[in-house]
Amino acid sequence: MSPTYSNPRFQWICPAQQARSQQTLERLLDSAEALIADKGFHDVTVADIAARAGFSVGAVYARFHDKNGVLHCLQDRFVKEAYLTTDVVFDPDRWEGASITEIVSELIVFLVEIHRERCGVLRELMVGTRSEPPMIERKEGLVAHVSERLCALLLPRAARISHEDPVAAVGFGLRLVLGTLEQAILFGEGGVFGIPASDDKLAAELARAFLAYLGVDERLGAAA
Amino acid sequence: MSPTYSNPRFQWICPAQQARSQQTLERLLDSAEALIADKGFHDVTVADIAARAGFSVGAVYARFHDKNGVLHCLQDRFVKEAYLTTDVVFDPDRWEGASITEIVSELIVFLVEIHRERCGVLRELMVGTRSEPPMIERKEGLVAHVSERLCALLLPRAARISHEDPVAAVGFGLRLVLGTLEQAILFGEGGVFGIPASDDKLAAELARAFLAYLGVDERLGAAA
DNA sequence: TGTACATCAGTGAACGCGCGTTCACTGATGTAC
DNA sequence: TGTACATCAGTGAACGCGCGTTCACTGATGTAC
Repeated sequence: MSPTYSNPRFQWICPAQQARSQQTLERLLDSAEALIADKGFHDVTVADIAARAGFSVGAVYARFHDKNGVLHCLQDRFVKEAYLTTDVVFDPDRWEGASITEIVSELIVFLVEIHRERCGVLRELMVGTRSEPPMIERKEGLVAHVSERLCALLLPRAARISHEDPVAAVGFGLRLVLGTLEQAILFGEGGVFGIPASDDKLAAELARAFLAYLGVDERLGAAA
Repeated sequence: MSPTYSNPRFQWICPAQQARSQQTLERLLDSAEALIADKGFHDVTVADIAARAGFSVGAVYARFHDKNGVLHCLQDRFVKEAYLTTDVVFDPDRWEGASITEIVSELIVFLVEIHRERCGVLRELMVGTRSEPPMIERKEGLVAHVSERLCALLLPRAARISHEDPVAAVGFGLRLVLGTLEQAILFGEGGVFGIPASDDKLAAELARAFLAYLGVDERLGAAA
């Protein structure tokens, strides 16, 4: 009745009527995600997607309006997962008594891992998002949501933040981190100038930059 | 004999033999750049490129090995211009007596302007660079060069930098800035969450982040 | 200064292929009585 | 519990179109003597 990836505002999916077709949808998306991550959206054919999932081309068109619809649905699924994950990770109970530095450091380690793991899809979604307003909107919504939740954790500890506008600073800082990760991981397979070789070190430097930008100085006696 | 955009290591261009064909090459590149910036590489046809320059398709294939060759040459031209520009901008004589803050601030304003002006080409070059090793190499070379020249200006003033490894920090800081600009300007037409609306403010915050990351504290008494 | 020849520059119709999309059909699932 | 009918799910051969690429040709530029 209300399939997982339908979206009343846009018509990318033909709603599935039976449980079976819901499974088919999922299998097609899995197939598409794997192929697209590997070869890029443009180099994957509709026939490829169908074949890998064990169907014929027609099955794809029974679930998606067209090839682009597959990408839209992929983003939709990804974003939904990301929202859920965010709400778990940023649960205030998890962070009782933690310092800003601890929160930021761990969050960034997590972001680095996600980018590394889902590198392929993220890259294609980013490229595909360009000039597709609804996809841009959804992505921006997610970033805004993450930023809000991060603020909710950091602002109560804001006594230690010297930036005049902490809310804006958290948003901008998040963009610094995301922008760098996208450059470093999504578009630089194997060694990018200026980016530390290990993910640990990368996360550490990103955290350092984020904290320095906010003006947090609870760690290090090096500010003098 | 040695046309501007030939490159002995790769065979993207068929060397031009007469001055006339050199001009043709240039006109084709101009046409391609304008079209690609506007519609994206994939949505521009070889016929489009030829027509806008006032030629027929064959002329394109007389100068370039294939459609991809056009993109490679475009990057080559762009990178060459960027090298020259870098060497002018970073000329130590220009910066006699300037502080780190001044240098960084002005540089970043300049980077923001460039990204704004050449937004379209930069985006397509970035996307096209993915999975084209020679293009990646050239881009990385440019970033490394900029970083080096920046170091040459900043390190003599390093007494004020608290990061333990200033050379690495300049490189990473540059990536922070470039990554953010690419996200903000290339992929976000009209309003991106967390990014200041005005370019002035954007440049200011980027400079602030860069300086804070390096641990420069010559401005603001706010570190305490 | 003119003539003959070789090479280069550019034309544009025609080719061909890959791939997205369609559609008439078969089989499976559910509903009515 | 079985029969008849309607709807949904999936098949896969065939279509068609866009676009990159080729190639036989014309015209322009340069060189030799």
